[in-house]
Amino acid sequence: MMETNGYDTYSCPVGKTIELISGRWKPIILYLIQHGINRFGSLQKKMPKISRKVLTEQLRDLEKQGLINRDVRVSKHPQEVFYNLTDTGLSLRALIDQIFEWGAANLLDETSQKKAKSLMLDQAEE
Amino acid sequence: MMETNGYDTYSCPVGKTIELISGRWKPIILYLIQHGINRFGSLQKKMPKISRKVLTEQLRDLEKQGLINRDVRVSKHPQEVFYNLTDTGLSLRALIDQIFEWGAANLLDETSQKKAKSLMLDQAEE
DNA sequence: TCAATAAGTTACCAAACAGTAACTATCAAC
DNA sequence: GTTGATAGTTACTGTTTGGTAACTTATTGA
Repeated sequence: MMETNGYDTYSCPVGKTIELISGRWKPIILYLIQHGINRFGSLQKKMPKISRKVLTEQLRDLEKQGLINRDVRVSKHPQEVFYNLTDTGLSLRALIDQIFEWGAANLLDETSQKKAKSLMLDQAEE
Repeated sequence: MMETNGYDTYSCPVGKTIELISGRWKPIILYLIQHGINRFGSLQKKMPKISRKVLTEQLRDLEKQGLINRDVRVSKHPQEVFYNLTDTGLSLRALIDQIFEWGAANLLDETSQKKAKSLMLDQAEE
């Protein structure tokens, strides 16, 4: 019987993956970016309850984790910053969709399901 | 263009689902319980780094969330407590497996992959 | 009667995380 | 040269989470 030093969060792929999308806002941010809401300001507008500080932190985290790119265009009037998903980010998004499906099926009452659906984006909108 | 009050974590099925398996140890606990490690003491042995306090808290959470049942057998010598997955818990486990797959494929180097695989359980063991 | 085992509980402390509000930098238009 | 927009940063504060260590309850077996 193999001797191990046991399970712990930080050696577990599940723990690590969940870390990527913890920080509370990250799944939503990834979702919005994928759907063309990819500026700091427009992200803020879609998530009125997040503070600039936390939004910055989360975006920096996602960048460090290799899930998004930060693309600054200085050439323009006020500097513009665009975010977009990396390949890893995109593949994680697919996983998040599965999590969404499970949650929608198992956790939400009907009213909430409608509300959630009403927030789904088909393509970029401002 | 529909007016909404925006996205936030607590109305999002993804956020709610992630909450279920946050608390750091919960995915591991669910995994172990499913594989027959279903006593307080044997769970502790498999996770040497969790404290009794936190283990108790996590188990109570999982119970409240309807993912596990707590089953006390007083008839025996010292009281025995068994935990097992509910149907919801089982279906969540399937989701966690998908998270595991993604994490193993995208996050771990080879050595860690081997370590993770070495911890996988096929059936109950002590 | 005393120690051991199972499964906790309690009080206390430290670190991590999140929120508020004020401040910064850059450029363009007026 | 002041205002306004974009995209932040910083200092401070409060809440949540997790960790340690000592204590608890119930029962069995020596």
